[in-house]
Amino acid sequence: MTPLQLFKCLSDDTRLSIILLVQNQGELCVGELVDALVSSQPKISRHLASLRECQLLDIRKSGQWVFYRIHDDLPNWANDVICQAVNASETSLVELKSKLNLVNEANRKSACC
Amino acid sequence: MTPLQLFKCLSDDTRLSIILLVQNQGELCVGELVDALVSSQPKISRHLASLRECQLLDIRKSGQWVFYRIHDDLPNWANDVICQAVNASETSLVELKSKLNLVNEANRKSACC
DNA sequence: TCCATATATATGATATGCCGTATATTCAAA
DNA sequence: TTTGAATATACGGCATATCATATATATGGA
Repeated sequence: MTPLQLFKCLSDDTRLSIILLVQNQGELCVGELVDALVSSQPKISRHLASLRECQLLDIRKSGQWVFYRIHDDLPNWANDVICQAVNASETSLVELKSKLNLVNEANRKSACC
Repeated sequence: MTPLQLFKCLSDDTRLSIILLVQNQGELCVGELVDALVSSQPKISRHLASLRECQLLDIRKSGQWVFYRIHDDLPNWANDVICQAVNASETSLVELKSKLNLVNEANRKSACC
């Protein structure tokens, strides 16, 4: 993961919002992100696939659900960049979270930042 | 300056290299960046204009030269993001600096990070 | 004023990225 | 094994970004 790769991932509104929400919530599944971002399911799914491909996100499967989280092996500088973005996005994050309908799932990874 | 705007600025190889070099060197003029990045002058100039337009860079004119520096009014979170990128790019920064031919100019803003 | 150097801008071609739509896959329950 | 819900992928069109090339502007010195 190079800085250029990270910045390309974060340079799209949908992908940045996904990262902010997932970082803030700890873990989210596709449908929850579709609700929060008011977007089509294929759109969200495609962006999630690209974020996973570049190792920014990792998944945990549970039945029909796929939960996405920030990848554990992310270098410190990348986590720091994401946290700076979270902290600088407080108001838009509130907006995003207001449309979030959490699926009932125990053992959910807890929030961060 | 929103996180999305910053990340879009940094999501191009040429622009990211410019920011890394300028942050590291304190101040650089167009010709120095053309040498360091081994690119055409119009290419560098266009990217500099866009970075200036979004308030990431500011200029100081001295004769025929235009010196670019990181904008003084950048929010802290943005400066932190840039410093994380600088620190994560040590090797490529050495590469870039090796091709740098500094113009003879006193009162040059000193390096940072 | 004329010329050379440094930098900026305009234009058209190409490449890249994103999206909507349709369809495929996977999994669990009936 | 059939059905429905959740998620993933394929494809084509459209918008945006980037680039090379040519040209314009600005500045200082002869």
